[in-house]
Amino acid sequence: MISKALEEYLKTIYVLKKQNGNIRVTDIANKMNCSKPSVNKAINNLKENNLINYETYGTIELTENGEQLAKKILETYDIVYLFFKDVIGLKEESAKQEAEKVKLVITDETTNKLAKYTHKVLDLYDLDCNYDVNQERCRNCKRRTLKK
Amino acid sequence: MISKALEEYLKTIYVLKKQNGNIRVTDIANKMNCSKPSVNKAINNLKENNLINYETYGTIELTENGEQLAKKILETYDIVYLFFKDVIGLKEESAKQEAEKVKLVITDETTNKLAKYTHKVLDLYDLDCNYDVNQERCRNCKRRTLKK
DNA sequence: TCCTTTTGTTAACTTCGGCTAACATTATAT
DNA sequence: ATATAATGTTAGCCGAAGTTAACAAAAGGA
Repeated sequence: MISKALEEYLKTIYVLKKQNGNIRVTDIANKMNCSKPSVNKAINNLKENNLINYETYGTIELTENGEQLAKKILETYDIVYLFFKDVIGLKEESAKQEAEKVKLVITDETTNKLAKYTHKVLDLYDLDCNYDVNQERCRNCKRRTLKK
Repeated sequence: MISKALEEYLKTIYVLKKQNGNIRVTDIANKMNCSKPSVNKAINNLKENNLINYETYGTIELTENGEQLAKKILETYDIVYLFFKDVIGLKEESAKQEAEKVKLVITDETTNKLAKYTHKVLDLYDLDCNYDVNQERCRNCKRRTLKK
């Protein structure tokens, strides 16, 4: 298990690559408001954990493991964000900030139950829905905005 | 603002004092599964932050500030715990573990909204309830266990 | 009382995650 | 093609939070 700090770096790398294609140490440092040496340490650490491929002065590429973990981190973020925004009613910006923090500390079980709960609430308590975040999306219902 | 680690020490001191009256460094170390030197560091740090009174080899007493902060930390814990247990449906032990972690990262605003939400759900959507965690408890309704 | 056990403190070390300063490398523009 | 700018790396430092080992103080029992 890597640290929460490294998870943040991995997530940022994944997101930036989706957005921009090739990314550099500087891009990550800018995005995360940290220094380049910090990024350098982090990517070397991620490399040791087989989450990215990287050679000195080279390009940053996610490994299969890295890709999967990044996706999982983002998925957790999405679930928590949706919950805070549409269930609890936080403003978008607050929901994002809180989701960033909470996603780092909750277990997979909690994430899953939170997803199911949110899903049910947003679908007006369709309790028969078999939505499971670790499988594919439920095909019987779609998330709808919260109906007051 | 003190660190999350120090908050944990403060909370433990508060709880142990409630339970046992006088407490010692060893008690805290046992409760928190850490070494006595760690506790020693922590209490010196808490003292510098005017949250406890302590003299070398003396007794540990919470200051007014310390008492207030400890209460607030516990209140947040209670809210998150209740939410995870009765709203999300985590088992007691999981709910406790998750609440310990989540309480450290969420803002006051989120805590408040989470409390209100949980309160409403447990009271079967009594939307007129004015429960506010920063004020006194709502006098119009009492928390009840979740009715499926 | 005094010896032993328990408790508390200090010192020195570790890891993590950040930083700056200095330097190395790569890219760009004239 | 080369000077300059941008980018990346290394080295060394810092603070937080933990550790162990060694020592000091307090408490308790014979």
